[in-house]
Amino acid sequence: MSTEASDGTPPRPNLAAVAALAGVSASTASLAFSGAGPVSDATRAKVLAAAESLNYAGPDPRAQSLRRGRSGIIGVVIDDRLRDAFRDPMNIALLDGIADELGSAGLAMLLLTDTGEGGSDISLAPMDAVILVGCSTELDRSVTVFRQRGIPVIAVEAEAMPDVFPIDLDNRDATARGARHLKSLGHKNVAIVSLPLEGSHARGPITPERTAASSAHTARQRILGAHDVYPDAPGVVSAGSFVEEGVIAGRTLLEAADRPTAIIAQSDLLAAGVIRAAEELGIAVPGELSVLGFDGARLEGLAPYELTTLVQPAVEKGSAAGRAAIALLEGGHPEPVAFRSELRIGNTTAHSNS
Amino acid sequence: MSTEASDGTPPRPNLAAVAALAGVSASTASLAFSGAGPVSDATRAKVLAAAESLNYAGPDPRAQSLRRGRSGIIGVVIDDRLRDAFRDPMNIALLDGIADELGSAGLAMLLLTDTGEGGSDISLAPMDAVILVGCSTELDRSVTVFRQRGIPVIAVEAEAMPDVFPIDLDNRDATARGARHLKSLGHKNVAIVSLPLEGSHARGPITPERTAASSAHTARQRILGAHDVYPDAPGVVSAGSFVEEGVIAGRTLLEAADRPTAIIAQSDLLAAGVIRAAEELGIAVPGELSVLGFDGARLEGLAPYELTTLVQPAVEKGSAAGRAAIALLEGGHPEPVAFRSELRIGNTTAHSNS
DNA sequence: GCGGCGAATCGAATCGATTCGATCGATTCG
DNA sequence: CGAATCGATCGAATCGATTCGATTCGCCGC
Repeated sequence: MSTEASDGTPPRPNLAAVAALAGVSASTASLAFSGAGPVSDATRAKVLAAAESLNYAGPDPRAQSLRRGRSGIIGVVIDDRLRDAFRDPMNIALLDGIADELGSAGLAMLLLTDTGEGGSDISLAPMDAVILVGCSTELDRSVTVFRQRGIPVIAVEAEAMPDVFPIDLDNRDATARGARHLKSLGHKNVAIVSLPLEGSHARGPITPERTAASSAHTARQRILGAHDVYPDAPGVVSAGSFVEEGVIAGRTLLEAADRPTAIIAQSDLLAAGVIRAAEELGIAVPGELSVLGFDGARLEGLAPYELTTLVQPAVEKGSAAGRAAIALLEGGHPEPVAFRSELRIGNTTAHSNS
Repeated sequence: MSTEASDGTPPRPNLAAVAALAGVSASTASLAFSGAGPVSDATRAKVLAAAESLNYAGPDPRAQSLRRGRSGIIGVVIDDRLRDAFRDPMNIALLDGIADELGSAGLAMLLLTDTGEGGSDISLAPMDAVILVGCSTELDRSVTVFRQRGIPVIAVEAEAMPDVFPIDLDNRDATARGARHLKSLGHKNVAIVSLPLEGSHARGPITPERTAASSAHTARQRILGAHDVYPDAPGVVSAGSFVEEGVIAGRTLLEAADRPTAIIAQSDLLAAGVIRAAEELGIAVPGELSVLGFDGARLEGLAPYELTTLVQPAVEKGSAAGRAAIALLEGGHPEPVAFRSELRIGNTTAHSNS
């Protein structure tokens, strides 16, 4: 005769059972496990022995998180499909920076994707804080929920929002700096290859309307930066930060009647694609076409090119986000963080010939 | 006079408060939110209105997970640092497969790294199931805890363990098949470039002792597979699945006195590195050196080479793992899954000249 | 010998929701 | 017209641990 349920599964032991077997109260047993309080060695030993004999694995994290009001989990929301997000080394570097900080603080990272309206509701998970990565401001609704729950929200490169802690990058300024580099080289006919402007990842030309309506902060800022120097620069929107998207965009721009002498790509992957498209079309880089990237990814397989690009501190962005999350969790008031990108001149930009 | 705490933070509302304001019982309010029970429309509306006026964000996930015994979180344990794991497209594909399945089941993915003994304890997070990815069996201790907690454990390519649901790949057979391909091409002097054999990621020669002592299942199986065909094949252990590690390993093997005519690399990244090392040394591939990879990653920047490799279904491995997790969660008894890799012949293997 | 002190332990309240069984009306069927 | 039924709602128990205040006991000092 056992107390097993009819399905044959023995009831999982809880702290009370352990305490009972050890002949102490549940509170003492709790103290014995957490070590937060005066417990005699003898008692602790009894409790641990009882736990072992009951096959008790230690306090249930679910109950702990309810009681303590903390789950030890930090949400990281990516606005892409993982397979897409992971293809860009910048995202990986960012995640790595986040993971580093969180890991050493004993926190775990919950990876969520912002699939838009369709998918499962974000915010149904027990998170202590949330880091939004390149997320569209369409997250308004979720952000509201987080705020109501008192969950700190950190946003990496997003539109400023109240109660959202920003980790910024000088996307506009940096792009403008890069553009001025092109200008100083004599380029007049410059085109842009942009990151997606909408959640739909639609390709197509860059138009003022589209830019204005876009919820993609980074892409828009970089377009603005380019336009700060080349107000009339045309461009195309890619469907993602991939090499082959750069190829597609590059072909579009380079096969056009009025071929640009320089292209500002919003990521190194896109820039690599543009270069490949130029190669295909027999256009020399940097002789006939200068290409500017963004990120400083040091891509493999781009040899002999050394991309001229804006080097951003991606890992640092991540660790800053992680640190901010931890600080906010502890009730601190950290200072907003803004990072700067540096122009690194390689061999993909040169004087304009035309 | 308010009931605010002295720190000025208003108390966060709970379901009871909402119910009180709505003039119903907590149980009814719960029903109104979950929709799992007969609630009149009028009552539901009252409850929702009360929630809104109290700024209530909905049931607390922490409390839900305690009561329901489910947190909606699946742990994914990677045995590497993220920055390393993410560099291999296979891992990304795997994660993507997992994320796909979990996402459509409304589950979230908790990314954990197995930092060994040092880091924060795995298993302190509220997970419903856990997927071990390429994890060393040093996880014994954690697996014990999971078992005690009744948390299903799925292991991708790991040593068989009781109560651990396996997702397998034919690492040994597939490698042997690849090796036989080399044999059929007349190669006699074949060397191996292995994935790390220890958690320390130490480089060095492959020795029987090291192989036997290794806890790295995949690497060991692939060595065994190579030895099934070439029992005496020597080799070196790399420090990770990276191109530059392949370069290092390739140099070591190709600068040796008795240079091999074929190299079996345990990943496409390593193979790419080997090819690069051969190029550096002026050794023609496949003329003077055949190179076999593993994964089928279709790496960029390897042109004009088309790697001869063993194509594994990485995304499918991931979705199988995700599905298994879901099935086990629901108390099902899914069949263990074993995947097969296919030899894809490219232009990096050719007849031996010697 | 007694008051007081500190270490160890205990009881009870609490975290916030879910859920089962009971209750209460109102409607409908025989 | 009484009874059976169904829908809506409520009470209370429960999930598993933490934690605060109170209590007990032994020991020291005066």
